[in-house]
Amino acid sequence: MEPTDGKRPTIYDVAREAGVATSTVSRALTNPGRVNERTRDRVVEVAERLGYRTNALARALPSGRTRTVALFVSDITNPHFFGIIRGAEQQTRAAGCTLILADTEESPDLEAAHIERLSGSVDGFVIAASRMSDQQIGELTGRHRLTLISRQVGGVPSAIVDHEDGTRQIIEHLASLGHRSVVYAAGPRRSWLAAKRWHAVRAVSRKLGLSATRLGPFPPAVQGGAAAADAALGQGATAVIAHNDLLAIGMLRRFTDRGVHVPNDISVVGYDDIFGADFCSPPLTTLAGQFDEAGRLAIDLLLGARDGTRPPQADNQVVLPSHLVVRGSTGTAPS
Amino acid sequence: MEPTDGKRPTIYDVAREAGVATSTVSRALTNPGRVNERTRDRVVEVAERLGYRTNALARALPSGRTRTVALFVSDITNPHFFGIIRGAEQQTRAAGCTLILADTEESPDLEAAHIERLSGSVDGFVIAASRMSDQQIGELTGRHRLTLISRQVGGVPSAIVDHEDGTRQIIEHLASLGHRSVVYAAGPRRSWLAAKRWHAVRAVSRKLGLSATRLGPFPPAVQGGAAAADAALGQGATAVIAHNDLLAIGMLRRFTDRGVHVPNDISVVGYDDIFGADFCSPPLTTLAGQFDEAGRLAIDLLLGARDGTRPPQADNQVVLPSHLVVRGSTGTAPS
DNA sequence: AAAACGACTGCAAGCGGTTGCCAAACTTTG
DNA sequence: CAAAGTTTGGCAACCGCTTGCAGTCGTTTT
Repeated sequence: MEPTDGKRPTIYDVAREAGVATSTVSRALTNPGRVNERTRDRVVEVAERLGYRTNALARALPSGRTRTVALFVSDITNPHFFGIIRGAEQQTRAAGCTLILADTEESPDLEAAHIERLSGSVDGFVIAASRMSDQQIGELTGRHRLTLISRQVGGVPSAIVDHEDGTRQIIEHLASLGHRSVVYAAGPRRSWLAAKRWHAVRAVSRKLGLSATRLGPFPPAVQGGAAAADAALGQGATAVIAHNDLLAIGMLRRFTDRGVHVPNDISVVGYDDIFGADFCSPPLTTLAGQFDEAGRLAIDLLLGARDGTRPPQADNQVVLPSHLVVRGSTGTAPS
Repeated sequence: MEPTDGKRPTIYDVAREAGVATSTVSRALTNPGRVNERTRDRVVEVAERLGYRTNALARALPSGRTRTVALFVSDITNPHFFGIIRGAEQQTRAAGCTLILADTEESPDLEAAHIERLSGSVDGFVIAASRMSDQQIGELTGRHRLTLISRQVGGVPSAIVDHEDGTRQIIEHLASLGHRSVVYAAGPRRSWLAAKRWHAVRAVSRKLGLSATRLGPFPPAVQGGAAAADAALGQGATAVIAHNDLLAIGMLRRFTDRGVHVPNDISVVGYDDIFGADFCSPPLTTLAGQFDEAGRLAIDLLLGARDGTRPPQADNQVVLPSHLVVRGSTGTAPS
C-alpha cells in the first residue's frame, strides 16, 4: 500500500496520505503538544500504516545534533576496556543514542585524526586512557564536547577510578605482609595513569617507610610480563606492583617458567581486576574498580552537559571508589 | 581568517573565497578529473586555508551512503567477540568507514530493533552470532545489506570458523587419549552455533564409535560452568566438550572446587581459544579460529558487496580454518 | 571559415526533516 | 456581539553537499 517506488516513505508521503502539510507531520511526530489530538492521531495512524521511519540523517542535518557519541579506547584488545565499553554502550542506548567505537592504538595522532574525521557526525567524544597531552586536550575542549575516562585534565569532565586511595590499599596490604620494599613495573610512557600510579606508589611507600623502585616502561600486555618479571627478579624484589593486570599475568607466567614461586618467593599485585584475574594461577591480587560505571558516567557527563542539565564545569571530575581484591598472588615476605 | 561566525566553513565559504560555484568546489574536492587543474589547486588551497572539513551528514543525505557500518554482538561481555570486534574495526577503518557497535543481549528482538533504528544511518550490518530465525534473517536481507559471522543462512554472505572439521579434531584427540564417550555441555537454545556444534559432536562421535551425550543448555558464561560441571559428573563423564571457553573455564573452576582433578579424572575441551584460555588452571585445550579474520572478512563482504565488487551471492559464505590447541586440560582417559 | 566537439564550470533542483512566522478558525471576555 | 486571545496548521526557508543539464569558450575537423 505504500505510495513509494520501493523507497522508504518520507514525511511527504505521510503528509499527502493524511491530507496535511509536512510541517504538521513533523510536529505530530516529535512535538506532540503543538498539534491537535485528532490530527495527530490520524498522522500517527497513517505513518504507522505506511511504515514510516524518520531519517536520522535528515533530522540531524539542520540541527547538527546526531544523537551519536564516539568512544575511543587506546587498545581494543585489552580486556580492561571491556567494562568501559559495556557501560558506555548501555548508557548510550539508555539515552536513545548510538555509540561509535574506535581503537586509537596507543597513538595520540590517531586520536586527533579520529576526532577530526568524526567531528560533525557525532555529538561528543568519550576518550578512555587518552594519550594526548594536556594541552592538546585543552585545545580540543574548546571545539568539541569531550569527556575523559582514566584521565584528568583541568576543566574537562572525567571519570576515573581512585588510584591514590587504591594504591594506599595495595601498599598497606603489602606492608602488613611484612614487605619492606616494592617494585613498580611501569606502563607506557605516554600513559597519564602510569605516571599517576607510580607517583602514588612512591608517595605512599615513603609515608609507610617502604622503599619503592620503578622499572620499565613495559608494554601493558601479557607479552610485556616476561621482561618485567626478569627485571623484578634482577632487583631482588619481594613484592612487585604491575601497571595493570595484563602485565601482572604476564609476570606470573614468567615466574612460573623460571621456577619462581608466587607468592612464597615474590608477591604480585595488579590493577583493574580484569577478566581472567580470578582464574590465572595463582589468582591475582588486584585493585578493582567499577569501570563499567565509569563508562556509564562518562556518557552521562557528556550527554548531560550537552543538554545543559549539568554545567560542563571543571568539577565534573568524578572519582569512583576502588577496592583491593586479595587473592593468591600475594603472601608474607620471604625472610 | 575564516569568514565564519564561529561555525565550520562550508563549501559556500570556500566557493565565495575562491570565486567559483559550490558545485565546482564539490567536484574539485571529490571528483578531481572533472575540473581544471588550476582551479582545483586554487580550491584546494582555499579549503585548506579556511580549515574546511566536509560534513559527512550533508554528504550522505542525497546519496544515502553513510560510509558507516554497524556490528552487532550477542553479548559484549564475552571476550570471544573481542577478536571479531577488533578485526571488524580495523577493516572498517581501512576502508575509510566508521563502525557502530551494538550489544544485542542474546535477544532476537533487540537485533531487529537495532536494525530498525539504524536503518538509514548505516550502509549495512554485520551480525555476529545472530539469534534471529533463518526466516527473519532472510526477510531482512531483502531490505538491508547484511553479513553474518558465526552463522550461515542460505543466500546471505557470512564468515564462520569451521566447526565440523574442528569438532573432528577435538573428538579424534579425545579418542586418541582413550576416551570412549564424550559429553557436550550445550550453549543457548537459540544459538545456531550451539546446534551445529552438537550435531558435529554427535556425527563425528558416531563415526569414530564413541558415544555422545548432550547436557544443558547452559548460559555460555563462566557462571554457567558450575551447573555444567555438576551435570557432567552426574553422567560419569570422562571427557566433556563445552560449548565455549567461558563455559569450559567455569567448569574447570567447579571441578577444582569439588576436588575433581583435570585432566586425570576428567578432560575438558572448549571452543574459541579466548583470552585467558592459556592461563587458566589447567590451561585449556580448545579449538582456535581466527575470529579477527572473520571480523575483517565480514566487513569486506559487506563493503565489497556494496560496491558491487563481488556479487552478493550465496557462495559468499566463507569458512575459515580452525585448529586444535592442546593444553593441560585434556589427558588420557581414567581406567 | 563554419560546424562539430570537448573541456570546464555554473545553475538549480533535490536529499528529508525542522521551525519561525503568519493566517485562519475557534474561544473567551467585556 | 465585537474585540482580544488562543489554538492549529500551512508556507517556505534553511541545513551542506551532490549532480543532471546546459551554457561558455577554445579547439579540432571538414
